[in-house]
Amino acid sequence: MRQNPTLKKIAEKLNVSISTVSRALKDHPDISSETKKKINELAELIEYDPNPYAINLRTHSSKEFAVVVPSLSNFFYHSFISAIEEDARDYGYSVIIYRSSNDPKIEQQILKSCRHKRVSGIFIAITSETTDIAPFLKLDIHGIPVIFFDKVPQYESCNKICVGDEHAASIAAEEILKKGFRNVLGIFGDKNMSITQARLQKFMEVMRNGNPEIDLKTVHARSSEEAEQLTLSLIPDYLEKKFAIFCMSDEILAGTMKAIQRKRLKPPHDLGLIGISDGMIPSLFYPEITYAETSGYNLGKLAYSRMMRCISGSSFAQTIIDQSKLVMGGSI
Amino acid sequence: MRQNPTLKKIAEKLNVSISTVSRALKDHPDISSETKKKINELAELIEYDPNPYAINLRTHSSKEFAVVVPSLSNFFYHSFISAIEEDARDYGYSVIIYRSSNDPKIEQQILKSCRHKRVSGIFIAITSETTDIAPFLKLDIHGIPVIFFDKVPQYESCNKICVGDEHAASIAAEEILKKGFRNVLGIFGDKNMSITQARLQKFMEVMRNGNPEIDLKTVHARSSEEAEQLTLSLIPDYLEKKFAIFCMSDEILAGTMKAIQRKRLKPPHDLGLIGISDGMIPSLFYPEITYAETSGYNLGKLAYSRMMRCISGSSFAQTIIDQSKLVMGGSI
DNA sequence: CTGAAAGCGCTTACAG
DNA sequence: CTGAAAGCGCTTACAG
Repeated sequence: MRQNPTLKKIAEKLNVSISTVSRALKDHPDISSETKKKINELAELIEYDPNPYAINLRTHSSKEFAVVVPSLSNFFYHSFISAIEEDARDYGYSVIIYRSSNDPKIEQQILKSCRHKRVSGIFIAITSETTDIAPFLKLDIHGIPVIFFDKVPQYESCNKICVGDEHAASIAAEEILKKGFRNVLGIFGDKNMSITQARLQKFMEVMRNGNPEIDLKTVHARSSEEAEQLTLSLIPDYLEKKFAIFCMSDEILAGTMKAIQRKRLKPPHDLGLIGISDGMIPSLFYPEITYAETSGYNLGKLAYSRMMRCISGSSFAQTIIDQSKLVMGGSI
Repeated sequence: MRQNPTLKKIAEKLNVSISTVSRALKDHPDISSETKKKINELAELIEYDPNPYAINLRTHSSKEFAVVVPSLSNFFYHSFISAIEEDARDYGYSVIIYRSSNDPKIEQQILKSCRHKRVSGIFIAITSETTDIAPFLKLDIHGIPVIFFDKVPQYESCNKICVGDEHAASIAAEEILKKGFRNVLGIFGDKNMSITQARLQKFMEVMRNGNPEIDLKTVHARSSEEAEQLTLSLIPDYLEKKFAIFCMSDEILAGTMKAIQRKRLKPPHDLGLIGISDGMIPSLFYPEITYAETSGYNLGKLAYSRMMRCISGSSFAQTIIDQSKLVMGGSI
């Protein structure tokens, strides 16, 4: 069980003071280049690396960002994290990933631990049951910026980076209108989720305005299985009028596709199908499913630059919406 | 920017020494229950929580585990991490997740940072290009146990927890034999991967021993797209003899399923299909695909108990293989 | 240009 | 039962 090298060890070996070593290693202008040289060489040789705990205790800063997500097996969050990591690396920050398992209790613990560890900032997609924003306010009091992304609280004055729910819903709706469908089934998620409300409302609005004649039905499913059941029971037996299904999310799309396969129907011939997705699930089928793209990567880039602005001080709360774009598959 | 409460603050308010507060808070037998009571009450009130950096600096221990994986958008790793987190919580450890992006350079950085942070232990699935095991040995010298899982190094004397590649391949092969297929296509991953070699070899062995008459063909695909192309070109035009496809991994299964959909074939009627998977992809199709299960959750439980053994000192190196089981879908 | 000293927030051996 | 003191490994204002 070997000890890590310390400033003291270097100082002793070189017969200088700890202060000098510390300064030399951070290229302080006071130190002669000769001294710097020998110190850096030895440090290199014995693989000195500063103890992050000591630094933090002293300076109250960690150069660490935390990303908190409800779930990890999620392509969207994965690309979000990639984007954050790319940028963070460039700025000398490291990033730690926490998973709340969509449990507000665990989320609270994570936030607490972030506070005690004095992370430099937090990116968080909250759980679907998070109602208490006090812990976030507390973080703020302690000078830790919080950037909400994807799943964000209702609370106004905070930094939020969101998928363009309305925009995504509207471009999907427009595609349905453009293709001239007359009979449309919209399957949405849990009624209580803010993204459900946003997507549903906009989708309806665009459909109604586009063509009031359309036979439009909307339902809510809280799971993949429920979406499958709903699809099974709501696909008309005779698909005479041009029929299309819109799926608000990947989870719903997965259920709906199972029902479609079960009925041995083939998009786009038998019916039209379109979703909102990050692109992973749609690419598993043939023909690939057309979707309005929600890009975790874009969101990550936006979130990071917001974070840097907060850290540099100019931290008025702001909500940023990332616009969506249509990715053409062959399902509609 | 408020300060977190400290021992000192409590001590001052209560007119006792810092030492007494520290001891009271950890229920040291020396302290009178009266003193303990008032200290705990105040601590509770002002939400005292010890500074983890100070503790670590003092005690050289972090009560933190690191999990390092190549990728996050992966159901298998997700369940592995769930299992670790469940157990860790019970023992008062927290777990930090790192992603190497399958890049040995990044992996090295992560390991270094784990060493400096003196994490209590590391669970790691190495990148496909990790060859240098020196960093892991160094961790060991510093008394940080490393448990390799899923993707493990060739190196003998270390702790490895692996999926039962041979076992999974053999139960899939046996299922094919049992159903009496005469014409079998096995699609495997990159030839250089150890799991490919293990799965291929065992699959062939079981098939040959089971029925030497079978028309068996094996191919390698390095991506989903390649698997799709291979499947398209290798499915016989006339499926007269009973034909089955075995897919070594989810990635390959995804490509193969696209080809099957493209050809408008329906398992199990037109052909048999079986894979090795964690279960996420197989459940997206109807009928669901039959697979030999590799469970991240099981692996996590096994890995954790190995870790605890290492921490408690009895740390001879050991390789543990998790056995697989057949999950029946309707594709074969 | 270099060093001695204080202090970040804790723990613990030692003394009483 | 309680406290004073040392020390974990760093940084930085102050002094020279």
